[in-house]
Amino acid sequence: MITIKDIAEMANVSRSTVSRVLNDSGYVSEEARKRVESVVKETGYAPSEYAKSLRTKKTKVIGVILPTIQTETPSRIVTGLGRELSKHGYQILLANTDHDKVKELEYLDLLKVRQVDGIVLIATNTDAKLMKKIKEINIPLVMIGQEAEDVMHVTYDDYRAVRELTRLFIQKGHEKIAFIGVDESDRAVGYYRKKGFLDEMAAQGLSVEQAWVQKAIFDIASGHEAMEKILKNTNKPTATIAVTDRLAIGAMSYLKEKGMKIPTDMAIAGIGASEMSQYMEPPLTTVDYQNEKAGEEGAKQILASIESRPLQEKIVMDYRLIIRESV
Amino acid sequence: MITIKDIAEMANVSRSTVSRVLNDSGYVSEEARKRVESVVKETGYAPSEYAKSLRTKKTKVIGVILPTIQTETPSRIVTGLGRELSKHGYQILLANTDHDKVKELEYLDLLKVRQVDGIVLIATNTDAKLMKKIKEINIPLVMIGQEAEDVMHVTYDDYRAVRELTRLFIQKGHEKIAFIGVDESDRAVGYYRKKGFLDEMAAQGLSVEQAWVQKAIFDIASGHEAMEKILKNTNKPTATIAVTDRLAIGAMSYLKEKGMKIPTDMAIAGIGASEMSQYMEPPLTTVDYQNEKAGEEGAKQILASIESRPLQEKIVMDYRLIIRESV
DNA sequence: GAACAATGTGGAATCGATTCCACAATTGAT
DNA sequence: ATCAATTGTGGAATCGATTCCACATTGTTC
Repeated sequence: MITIKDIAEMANVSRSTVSRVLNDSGYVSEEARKRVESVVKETGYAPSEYAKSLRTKKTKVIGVILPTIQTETPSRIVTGLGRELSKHGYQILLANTDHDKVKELEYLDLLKVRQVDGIVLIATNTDAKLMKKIKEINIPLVMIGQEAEDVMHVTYDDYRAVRELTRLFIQKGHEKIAFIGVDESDRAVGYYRKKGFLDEMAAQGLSVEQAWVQKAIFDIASGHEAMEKILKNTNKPTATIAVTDRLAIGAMSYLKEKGMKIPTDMAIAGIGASEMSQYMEPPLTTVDYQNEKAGEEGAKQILASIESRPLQEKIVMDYRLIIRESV
Repeated sequence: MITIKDIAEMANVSRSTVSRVLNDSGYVSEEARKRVESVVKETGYAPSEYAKSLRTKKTKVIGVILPTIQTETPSRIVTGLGRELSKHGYQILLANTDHDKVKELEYLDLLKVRQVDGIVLIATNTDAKLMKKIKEINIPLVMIGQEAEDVMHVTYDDYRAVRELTRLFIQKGHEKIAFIGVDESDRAVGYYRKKGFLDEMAAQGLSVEQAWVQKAIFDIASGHEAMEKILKNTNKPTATIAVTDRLAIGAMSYLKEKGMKIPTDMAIAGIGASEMSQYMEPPLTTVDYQNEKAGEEGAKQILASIESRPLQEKIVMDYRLIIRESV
């Protein structure tokens, strides 16, 4: 493997001079510069990031912690992150927790040990242990998907999006609306989406029966079960908001099993603009959150943080409703 | 940041002794060992991988090159890779090409510069330039999804799977079977799946009209278009095999637009066991390739290659047909 | 012409680890 | 008692880069 020593010998200069050329720092004569550049070009030489890092304490690596790579939100965010980061010569070190909170904490430690320049955490919660660990590791960090004080973050306007979805149903004449959510420890998906729903219903003077509000987990099967529970009630709703497309799709599959027609017997909407939502029958109304752009914004934030450039701590992504035939 | 120097001072030994304890190499007295371990534990010290790498030429990082992270095959493979690699203290450096072949070559160079210990390439082709570059960079490399001489690889038995799918259709009475493929430069998905189809049809003495064999790209919309072209023919098939679930789903959406019933008017199957396939109407018959396990096998192969342990060059994953109501 | 600043360069020190060499002490064999 | 092997340890060299210091030359200002 070619090193700076070889380049120096081939260009008839010292290693310092080669370094000055590569880094464009300090005085170098035009003649020496040309010889070095020529040798670098013909050999394809690239300095060792490891050796550089030892000296500069920079690694040009961003650690990305995510709950899973297999669903659309994280995978789109990572795509956006990668796109922006590679423009600046950064690489992504992947840390997949498989929805395991303990692993999340372990990965924060591991990425510190790995001396990543920054961390992007695609977060599912903001519990006290996590926030403590984030403070403790003291590495530039951006959180995507959850709001957190004193941590740069990119969020979606969950509250407003669900209020608007709820209004859409009400405008279509629905007064009995059900809600399929997840645990409120997920502040964004679990808490704010539910609050958006309840606040809009209250604002419109509409009551919500307790049984119409179900708590599921992030998979299709639990959406199915949640709809089953909702329909056990004698006072049945005519519309349902699910906090993810998967939950909506699970709910839809239950309705179809029962021979109920969407939207005639039950209107339904999800959140996430999954590819699947488009091809359901009927196609599912959903909220598109521009996850790739969120990734890009998160990349810009982490790079600003690494370079100690001022950038706003909080970015809220816009969204758009995609109104399809399920409502 | 604590270094080995600090640990040595705190434990009253030299840095060499600390290194001997950490690496379990060479003589160390029991008393000295205990003092070092105690200091390491109380400080949470972990050596710098960058400094280690400079000396040992190992980075404990595997570069993973993939065409996209947003579809199920690559994301499941990466999940399996990550699971196995993290057991051995390795991390994944992500290199997302966005289906750009030039980027694939660039990333091979970049990962060489980054001194990853090995590369896993989730491959969409095996063209000459790529094979040349792989040989040139001379880093342990495993290819997943394509077959290649002199390169360790994990593949799926595309040929046999499609032959079996074709037999299934024939056993159900279909004689006029269409095929929606992709470009044959993708040897696995494009060439071998098509060959499996054509060989089985020939073996069963069944002819295939040229217009029944369409070439699409890897998205739902082109499956839609391919089915449209197939049905322009006056001699219409009664079944269609698509080489991916997405293409099958696209084809289904065209059939539904035309008011045709699945499987009554057209039976259809895809490959990939996407989550979507389960929730289509009717649920799509598909082939499940165990992508996560392929990732785990690929991880084992790359680790064996890094450690110069003998392991078979070629692993072919098993598959299973998931027969649903679309046939 | 002298003093100071700018230009250009090479080599040592440094980053944080591993590894090897040299040395000392202990133990075992003769 | 002597010699060889084993045990245990510290410090220098090394990995490949960056950075700073020292030195030499050239140009500018007074």
